[in-house]
Amino acid sequence: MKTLSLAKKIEQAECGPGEHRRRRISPPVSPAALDRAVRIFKALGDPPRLRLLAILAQGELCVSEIAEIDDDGLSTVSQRLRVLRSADLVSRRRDGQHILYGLADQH
Amino acid sequence: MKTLSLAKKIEQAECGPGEHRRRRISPPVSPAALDRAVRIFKALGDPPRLRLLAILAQGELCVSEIAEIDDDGLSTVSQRLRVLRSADLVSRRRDGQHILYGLADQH
DNA sequence: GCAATACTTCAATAGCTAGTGAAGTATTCA
DNA sequence: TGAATACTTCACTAGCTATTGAAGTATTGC
Repeated sequence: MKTLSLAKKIEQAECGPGEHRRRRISPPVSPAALDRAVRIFKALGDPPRLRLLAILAQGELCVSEIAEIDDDGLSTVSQRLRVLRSADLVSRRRDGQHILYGLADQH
Repeated sequence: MKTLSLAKKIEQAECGPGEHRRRRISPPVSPAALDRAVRIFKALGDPPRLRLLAILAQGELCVSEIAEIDDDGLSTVSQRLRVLRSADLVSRRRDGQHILYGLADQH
């Protein structure tokens, strides 16, 4: 049983003596795609981070500006940005002493 | 400082003696909307749950079918479905002894 | 080069969350 | 009604994650 493909398993799965329900066939979700999606959703699933994205949606800001806006420590903000960046949700570019963060586009 | 509106804070935020960067004005994200979004993203940000949704995208299944498909305990699956339901991502309807879960549409 | 500014990374921890067996509830069928 | 089936809820725990101060790195201005 352990070695069956997901498609086979779905086809075979039954609840006692009931008939199969109609099921659309569709390509299996690739583990890589699922992983990427999970990483994005995880990053978005935290109130401070989502608020941060909403703020960045209005334009680029440097870390200390963000820290001031939402009344948080630099370290805290920096860590949040790290998570968002590792999910490719924000962009970063240096501007002199500052590092400006913005939304990584493609919406 | 604590009592400033977010809009004001964003307008005032500065990095030392730099000029303000151009910022689009946009309606503030309502706490309720943010909360709902976070609940959804959180629910999606877990590999087994996202896989489960992908499976349900192919059609309705009862809990024991799901448990069999992904080789997990009933309790485990039930808890996962609870989370997905509390984010309004899946629908549920009774069919005799079985309870059928499916995607709550509106995509 | 040295001090200052602006971040980032490290390390520790408090709080959250998924998984799990046991106990509870709901529905059907004999 | 009583036994069986199909779930759900409870309670606990192991593992993850966000926050935070301290220490580290990078860039600028003197």
